[in-house]
Amino acid sequence: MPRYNPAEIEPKWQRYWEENGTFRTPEMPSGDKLYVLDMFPYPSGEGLHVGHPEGYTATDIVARFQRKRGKTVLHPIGFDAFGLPAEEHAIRTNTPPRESTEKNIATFRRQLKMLGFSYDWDRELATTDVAYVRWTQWIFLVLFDTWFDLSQQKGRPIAELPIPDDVVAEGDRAIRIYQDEHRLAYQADALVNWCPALGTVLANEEVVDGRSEVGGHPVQRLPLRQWMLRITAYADRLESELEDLDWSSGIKKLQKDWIGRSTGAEVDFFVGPRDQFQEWSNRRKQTGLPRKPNYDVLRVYTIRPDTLFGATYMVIAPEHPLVQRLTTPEQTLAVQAYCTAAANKSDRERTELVKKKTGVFTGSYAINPVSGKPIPIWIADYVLISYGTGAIMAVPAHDTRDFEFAQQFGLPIVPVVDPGPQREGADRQQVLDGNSCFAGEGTAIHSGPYDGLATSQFKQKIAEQLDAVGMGRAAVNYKLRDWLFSRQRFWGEPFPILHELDDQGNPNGLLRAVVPEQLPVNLPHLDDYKPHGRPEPPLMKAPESWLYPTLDGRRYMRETNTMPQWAGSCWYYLRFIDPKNDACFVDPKKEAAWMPVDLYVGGAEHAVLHLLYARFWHKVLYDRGHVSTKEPFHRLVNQGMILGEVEYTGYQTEDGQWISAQLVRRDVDGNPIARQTGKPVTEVKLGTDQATKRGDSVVLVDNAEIRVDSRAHKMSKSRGNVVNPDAIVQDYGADSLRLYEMFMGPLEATKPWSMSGVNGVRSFLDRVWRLIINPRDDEMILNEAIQDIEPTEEQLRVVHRTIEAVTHDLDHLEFNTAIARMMEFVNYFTKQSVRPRKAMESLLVMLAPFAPHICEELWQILGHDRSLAYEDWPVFDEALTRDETVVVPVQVGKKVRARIKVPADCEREQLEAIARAEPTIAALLESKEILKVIVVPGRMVNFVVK
RNA sequence: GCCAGAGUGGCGGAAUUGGCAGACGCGCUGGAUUCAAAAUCCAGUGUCCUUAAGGACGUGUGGGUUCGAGUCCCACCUCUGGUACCA
Repeated sequence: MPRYNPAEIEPKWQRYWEENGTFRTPEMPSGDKLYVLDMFPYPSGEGLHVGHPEGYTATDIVARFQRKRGKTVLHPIGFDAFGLPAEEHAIRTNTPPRESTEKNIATFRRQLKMLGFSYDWDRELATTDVAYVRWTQWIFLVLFDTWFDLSQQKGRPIAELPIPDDVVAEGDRAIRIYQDEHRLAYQADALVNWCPALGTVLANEEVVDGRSEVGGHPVQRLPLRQWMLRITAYADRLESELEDLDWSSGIKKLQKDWIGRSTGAEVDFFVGPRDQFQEWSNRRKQTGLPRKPNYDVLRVYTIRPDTLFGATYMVIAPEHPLVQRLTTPEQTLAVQAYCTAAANKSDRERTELVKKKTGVFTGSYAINPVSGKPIPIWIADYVLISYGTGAIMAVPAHDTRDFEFAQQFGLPIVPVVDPGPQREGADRQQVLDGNSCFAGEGTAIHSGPYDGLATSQFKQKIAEQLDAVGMGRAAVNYKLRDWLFSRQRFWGEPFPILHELDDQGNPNGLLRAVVPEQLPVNLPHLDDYKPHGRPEPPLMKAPESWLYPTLDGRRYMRETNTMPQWAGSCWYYLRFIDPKNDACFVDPKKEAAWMPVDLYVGGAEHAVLHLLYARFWHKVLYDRGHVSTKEPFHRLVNQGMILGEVEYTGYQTEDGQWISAQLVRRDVDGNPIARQTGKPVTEVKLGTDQATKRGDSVVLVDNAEIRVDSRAHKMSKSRGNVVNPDAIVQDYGADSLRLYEMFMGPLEATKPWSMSGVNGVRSFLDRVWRLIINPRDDEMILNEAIQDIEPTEEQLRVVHRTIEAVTHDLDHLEFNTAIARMMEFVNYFTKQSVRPRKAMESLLVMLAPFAPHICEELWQILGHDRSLAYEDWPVFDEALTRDETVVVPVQVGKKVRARIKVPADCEREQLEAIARAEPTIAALLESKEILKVIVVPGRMVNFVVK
């Protein structure tokens, strides 16, 4: 079989690598190490998607490239296997989720092996492995055993938490509760989506418009006891320590914005009887600002304390603890109605109606601490209880939200910042008249002694002043919230926590951690997975023997919440370093040798949460001395999405007439309608022969008046444009799939799939094959052009230039251009009737990271008896990459008028002289005055003439 | 709204510091081979004008800097992704 047949050689080499342990990684690196990591997949029932191999091929190329350069490479893979779909499948079919999970993992494993990735399969793991869950639980216990020392900005053992004297005086129980309140893992009530009809708690993504995604049943918001992780304690470090990471600025910014650090001030507004304000403020001068606000004040957070004089009213969130206290009898009914309505709204409902602000007056007033004037206190749901203090001072002249609200309810608008005369965009007079809102910086007006100050100076001064009189202080806030870390689900890691029971068998509020030696806490056997119809977690159905253990003669109830899917993915990169260790989550010596991850590649959808959570866990482990690096992932790259093939879509009205695409728009549900009539139109999928490009638009071939849409869509089952890697491997081979995914364009770009593109790289591999094998022979023999002779000078130059370019491109993850250079190499040598063996071998070593199977096969046919996986990467001689002569363009005016052939190292003066001597140039220069001559040696000559 | 990224041939995309725009691939056209086709090989292929030689134009739009701009600056348009009142 002299023809290139991937179906035969790919399984052959996959077997070879497996049998010879080619990619088995040593326990410890020798020489330089490189840790190349993929974001491990969730093994869905759908199997691998063409999006997966994009990142996986990129990292595989890097791994194979660097092995040839002598690095010890750690390149593992595993499975993020807990998750909702498996549990849903279990409920439907009453089979344990572990069964379907293992089946799906088997499919993924087969598909990954079929693509020839050089993973060390001995290190494979799944987050659902009992031996893995054990250490996930162990890390949870570390979090449970840690408190955050603000002054040291560091997590420390709970035993070192200083206990205040008054707590000590209260006794042991009080001390334990005090400790529990300070742990990084703590309990709190949080709202869940309880669906009575389904009898289960739903995840946010399972709720659409306040109803269950499945069945459309109503969903209630219900407070439930939950586990929280105190990620907010690490907010500052999570932000500042991004600095040294080699991540794209976009991802860093995304994380920064998510953390959302802001600086401003907390200010107390007196809400007691008006005639007691003076007395109160005098008292504050003595006592200073209390740590927690008393009931006679409303504490607000603002990033613009400089606009304090413009605060004309206040707003508190409907959930604010002072709502009742501040509501006057006349307003009680209205306030109650408003707060109830707000409570029943889902988060999304609250934000969907952004256009119109709603609110209700409490009847009470607060005193503006700087002006002494009373201002009304309102309740409105545009103020969120979860941010800042849940209360704001409203400055309608300088905050768009407050401005909208003030207009809605006729509240006064007092400008206190002059945008200044040069400020464009903001109509100054409109702002000064209180008719327009200006949120920028400027100069203070109507602000008493502060008039004339610039915003930034004002901010600083007023913070000092408020502090001095005990009415406020500088403050920092974050958008980041603590991490809701429990789920009311079966298919997740159980918490290694026991609740102490009293004599009546009820939890008494005291907790006990399972000792590490007794981990893992395994999931119990359930007879069925159907919801039990109560909001409590499904593990409440567990057998008594599991649910109620007895320790030291005391009865406990196990924690029945389970951990979210994020848990397992927060530390898998550490376990890969030492996956079989049953004494420790990772051997510290190995950890120090392999960490950090040098290159981490995955989808942008994990840019915020997964990376933030993993970094948080890593920092806690670092503080507690379990890992050696502050950050886990040194370099991060997000691969772009792969879209389906480009599609042409035309539109027809109800009567079957074509309608031009620019006359079609989408309604709120995304359905196409005619722009003019608002009537629905039909999408018609067109073949490539039905549409053509006319100018800047694509039109029907039959009617150029009718424009059609031309674009690539996200791959989706419903659209039917999903490309299945199995089919590509069957029709073209794994090497072609790998090569095509890399040749499509830059790794980070979004790119449309194209079958003819796959065909194109396949014919490149066919050409590579014929370059070395004689296709006309029946036997597998070398092409007669392959000879054991030294390359000619020209051939040598092609070889060295290719090495230079491919090496450079791989160092920069520019795979598409590296492939283009190797194509040029092949095009050149295909035309050569003599092809020196050495040159061919260089090509195979360079191409092998991209298309490993065909290269191994050809390498073997060239007479080698060992895999080329560790063959040295070819080096180039710079002298051999340069031409002796170069062609340099000569411009007169703005036009290229001649090209001259000169020695590559031609000096400036000589180059100009040769250019002047060129007949066409000389003729052109004769009648002109030369103003300037620009000479760039090796590049160009330009005569600037009049 | 806001934030980020991107607009280059018929298509995917190339283009070190500003220095020959369109590498490489797809598609298309012509030729060789073939009884024919597929496959393969060779040549051509930005647009327009011209019989030709040659010329003009050309990197979303408009301006600017420069001897020189796809690349730098300003304004705008379009698309893609993300986000949702965070005081």
